[in-house]
Parts: sequence; structure tokens; C-alpha cells
Amino acid sequence: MVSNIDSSQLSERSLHLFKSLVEHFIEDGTPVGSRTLARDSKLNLSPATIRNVMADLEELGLLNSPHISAGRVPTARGYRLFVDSLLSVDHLDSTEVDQIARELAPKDDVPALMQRASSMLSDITRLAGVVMLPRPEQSRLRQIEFVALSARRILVILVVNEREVQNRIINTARDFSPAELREVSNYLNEIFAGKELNYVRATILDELEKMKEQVNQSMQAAIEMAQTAFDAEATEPDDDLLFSGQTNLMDVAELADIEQLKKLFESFNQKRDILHLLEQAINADGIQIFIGEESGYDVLDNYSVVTAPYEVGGQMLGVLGVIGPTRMHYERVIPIVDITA
Amino acid sequence: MVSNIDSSQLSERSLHLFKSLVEHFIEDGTPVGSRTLARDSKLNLSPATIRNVMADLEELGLLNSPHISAGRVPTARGYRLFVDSLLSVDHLDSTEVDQIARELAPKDDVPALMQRASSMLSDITRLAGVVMLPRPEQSRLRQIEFVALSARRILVILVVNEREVQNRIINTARDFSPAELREVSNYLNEIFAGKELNYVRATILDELEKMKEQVNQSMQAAIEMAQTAFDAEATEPDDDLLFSGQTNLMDVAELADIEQLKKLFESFNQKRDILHLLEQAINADGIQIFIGEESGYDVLDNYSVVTAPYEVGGQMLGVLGVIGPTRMHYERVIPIVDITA
DNA sequence: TTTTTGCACTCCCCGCCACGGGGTGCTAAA
DNA sequence: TTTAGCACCCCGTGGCGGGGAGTGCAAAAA
Repeated sequence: MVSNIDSSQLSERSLHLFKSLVEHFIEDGTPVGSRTLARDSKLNLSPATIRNVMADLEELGLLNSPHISAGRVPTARGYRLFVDSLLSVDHLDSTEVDQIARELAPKDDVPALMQRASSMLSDITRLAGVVMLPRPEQSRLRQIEFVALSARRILVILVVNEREVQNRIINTARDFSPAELREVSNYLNEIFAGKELNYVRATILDELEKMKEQVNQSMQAAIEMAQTAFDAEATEPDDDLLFSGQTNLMDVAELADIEQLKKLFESFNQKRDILHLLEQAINADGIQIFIGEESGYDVLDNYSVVTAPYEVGGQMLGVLGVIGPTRMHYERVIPIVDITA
Repeated sequence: MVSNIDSSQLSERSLHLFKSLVEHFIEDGTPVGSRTLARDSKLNLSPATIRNVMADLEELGLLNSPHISAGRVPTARGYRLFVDSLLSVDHLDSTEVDQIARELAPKDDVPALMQRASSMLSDITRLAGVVMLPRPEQSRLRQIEFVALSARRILVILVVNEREVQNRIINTARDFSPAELREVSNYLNEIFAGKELNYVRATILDELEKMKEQVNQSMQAAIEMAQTAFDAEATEPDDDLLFSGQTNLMDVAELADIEQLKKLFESFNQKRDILHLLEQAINADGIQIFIGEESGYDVLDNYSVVTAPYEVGGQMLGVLGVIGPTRMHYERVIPIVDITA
């Protein structure tokens, strides 16, 4: 990767001009030329001077022109410099902050909350929102319960990590009485509560062996049953990436290329690429921004992704973000993503 | 609604010509004129004759021309006549049928199966697939259980209609002992098991009143608690419409209008309109086709929807279908939807 | 009466051209 | 180092003209 430009390598004036150029371009998406820039930036320089500066900036790879006689446009590298060193981030006014807080009041369970967060992000930015909720590496079993549905069908309830509840219905080889079930669950809770799920899955068979002489026959069958429940749990796919507002991207003029949009939407459906990308962001300790081709996924070539890890209840949980054109209002999107996280 | 054209109202020849016109148009999407039609249809008629016929057909509202000096294009009404009376449905060859059967082998639970069905439909037709799994009108409460998670947090488990399990976590005003919880659930199961959920929701308050003197204080609080559980249940949205392959629609040339696509995608997200439409199809006893504006939803103006109700395990379950441009290969799509159902 | 031929007409599409606008780079002067 | 001047570039637009595909109608042919 080519080294990025450091703001200290450029004169004050160049930076100023570069900044207004980017801002101008973000505003209306047309390449900006020396004339307009001369007017906009309050520097009182002639277009010719500005042309010289722009030529330098182009040399550095911060700008380029779509064709010889058009204005200049920022490159990915240019955007990088812009967001890293030049950006003055808006402060959200408190009503907006309030609104976000209100929307995200934890009325219900985690997935629903994530869903709301995602669609809120997309609503407020008019871009696409995305929330990743990674399957927690260490899911601790909190509690296990059995409920008899009918003679041989038993509902197994696993409470994991404080809030999540999973249930499976399993068919058993023989009948179990409610008393038996209670006994089994007490037993399992005693041994396994607070343990890691993977550990439970791995150990339960051993445990079974160990107990062979100690516990009675019925108990053994019950534990076997519990095992099938855990095995089923392992295959849980877990929908862990939520999008919303994809359609907002269809409004953005420069993305009006159907082919490209299609590729993007497909990669939303596949989830794979986006997931990989967001995983890179999970350990960043704040906002992270992927600009254009930086992401390494060519579906995202003309898009930027602004992400931030978030946590719920004190522990790292996932990453959320916004996907939009490289030409987005970073100064607005960034604080929004930040606050939401 | 204007009455549809009956095939008996037209001469053999007109029908033949009309049919080849539609087929031709479906094939390559350009308006078809008398000249080409004269070549294509093996009738040995001069273009002029055909022009006369076409003029008649236009009078009947089966065709129209985008502008005076272009070929003709079928109207929605024209398509209607075409699919109702003229269509010769392909027989799928047995490898295709096999493939469908293999894809839909019931390896896992119902929602996953539906998901597979939907994406299979879209893959095979190269259009968008949709599957509705209606929330059963009468959901009967089968069983209710409470599990204490911690001092004041209780997990409520509702078993509904044999297979479905729903759970809610509720916070209570005071502690409940496991014994109390068991008592409450026994009590509720006794009264409400097998009853309709709506009924339960409606009656539980009355029941509470009635019981005031009979049961003890703690019991009352418990019932109140149960009520909040049921109330929460009422708001359950239930994800009951699955799409896939939306992006296929982006390939279809004549839909290249971004605005329209956007509206369509949005209505996929809202689900509301599509849901209403599919509900109309649930009682049809076979394939049902909505062509263009017939559906009554203007987002679907240039689209057709081919639906069929399906059942699993002997009971009516839902509707599945395919959404594509009015100009789709009905003769292929129809049997595919049919077999899948 | 039905079909065909002939003809005038219509409209879209495409390529062409001219032109105006907003740019550029370069050179020479301030 | 900045500015003015100048020649040049290239895109977008709009007008124009011809070709193509198709139409409707009237009159002739079957």
C-alpha cells in the first residue's frame, strides 16, 4: 500500500484549498474547477494560482480529473487525508441526540434493539445502515430448563448470557415425568451453570460416563437427551448481520449504475464480504472508516463504510455502521455513528 | 372492472396471431409490427391483413402501441387472455422436477424450508421469489410456563399450536418463588390450555376479577404478570414473508428505471402490500396470476405475480410465488411455481 | 367480401455538427 | 510567486436530416 499523505507535508494554503474542494464536491458531486474554488475559498487568489496548487495536489494523488478538461475530484487517498486531518466534525444538537436515545431505549430484546439501531442509522443518514452482532465467542450457560410438551416431546430452554433465550424441541425415546425433568435440570444447572457453552457441549459426554454408577438409569437417559439438545444448539446459524435502508442508496445519483448496485445488494445478501470487513473494525477503539477501494472488496469500490464498535452492558458486542457513497457527509455521519454506538 | 375478453369472441386466426405476437414480445421485448408477425406466424398472410387484425385487437384493448408508428405491445388485459386461454404450459423435464424435490427435502424446520423454497424459486426462474407463511388465524395456547431467571426477572414461555414456541422476559414488581410460579402456570394451563390466544388475552382480566376472592393475594399478582406477558405477545410482528433474488429483477432490462425499482424494493421491505396481495391468493385452489395493474398496487404496475398456495403436512399453510416483469416466460414460470407448491 | 398492393405519412432513433460553458496548461508579465 | 492572457479541450445540448420500421387508407385483385 502506498503511504498516505500527512497533513504536515502540505502548506496551510494547499490544505485549506483541498478542504474546500472536498467539501464542495461532497456538496454537489460535480468536479470542481479552479474558478469555483477561487470564489468559494475566501483566500482571494486567482484561478490561475489555484490551478497550480491543484496540479500539485494531483501529483500527490489526492485529486484527479475525470478527463483533461474538467474539474478535479478527490481520490480515495484524498478522502483519507480529509477525514483524518481536515474534518471538522459537526456536533449534533441535543434534540438529535435525544431522538437517538429515545429510539434506542431498550424496550425489548437484543436483536430487536439492533434492528432498530440499524434502521435508525439508515433513516437519519439517508444511507444504508448495518449492524453486526457477532455470535459471542464465549456464551455462558446461565440456566437450562425442560418443559414437557407431550409424552415424548420436550421443550428445552437454554438461557445464555443473561438475556438470550434459545429453545429447541426434542423427541425422546421414552417418557419423562415432570419430576424427572426437574431433577435433570437441577442437576445440570448445578454442574454447568456459568460454564461456556462449548465446554458444556464437550464435557457432557464425559460427565455422563463419570456418573454412570452414581446416578440411576433414568437420569442417564435424561442426560443423553440434554446432549442432543446441546448438539442441536451448535448448528444454530445465528443471523448476525442486519441491514436496512439499502434502498436509500438507489437515490444517490452517482450510484445510478444498476450493475454496480446489483453487485452491492448481492453482497448484502451474501453477507460474507461485509462481515469480514466489519470484523476488521471490531477491535478499533472508535470510529473506523473504509474509503472506496481501501476496503479491499471491489463491490465497495465507490462506497465508504463508517463503522464503530459498540457495547451493551459493559461488554464488547459488535460493530455498527453506515454504508454510503464515498462522497458522503462524513462530518455528519461520523458523529451519528459514534453516538449510536 | 372492465370485463375480460373471452377467447370465443375471436376468430381462430386472430387468436393465433395474437398468441404469436405475445410470444414474440415476451421473447425480445420490442414492440412487434405487422411485418415481423407476417414472417413469424406461419399463416401466409400479408402484413396489411395482419394490420387489420391488429387494429381490431387494439380496439378490444388487448394491444396498444407505445406511439402511433411503432409495433404493438400486449396490454394487461391482453396478457390476461393469453395466460387464461392461449398458454401452452411447458412440461418440466423430470430432471428439473427431481432437482426441485431434492432441494426441498425437508431436512430441517419449516422456516428454513421456506427460505430454501424461496431462493430456489428465484434461482430457477431468475426472478424474485416470495414465500408467505401466514400467522395461523387461530393460534391456540397449548401450554404456558414460567422460569425464574433471577429475583425479579421471569421468562415466560408460550407454546402455541403444537410447534411454535415464544418467549418473553418480563420484569416483575416483586419476587416470586419457583413454587408460586409453578402454581400459577398450573392454574393458567388448566383454564386456558387449548383456548385461542386472542380469547385468552381478552378474558384474562375478567378471570382475574372473578378470582379475586377465591385465590390468594400472591396469585393475583401472578396473574397480572401473566397478563403483561400476553400483552407483549400481541405485539409480536412475526416474520412471515420471505423474499429472495430481488436482485434478479435488476437485470431485467425494461425495469431499469431506478425509481420504480426503488419503490418495489421498498414495498418488499414494508411487506404490507405484497402480503395483502398474497392473502388474496390463499384461497385459490391453484395457480393464480396477477398481471400488471390488476393487482391494484401501483408499485406492481409493470410486474406480474404468479402465486400458488401450498400445504405442508396436509394443512393449508401459505402462498408462494414469483415476482417478475409482466413480460415473463409464463409458460415456464407457471409449472415451476406449481411443482414447488 | 376478403385480401393484397401501393402509397403517403408518422415517429423514433441515430449520427452529425455547431456551439457554449467550464475547464486546463503554458507562457509572459507584474 | 502570483496573475493575466491565451489557445485549447472536452462534455453536454440542441437542432437537423436521413433511414428504418410501422401505420392507415384507398383501390385493385382474388
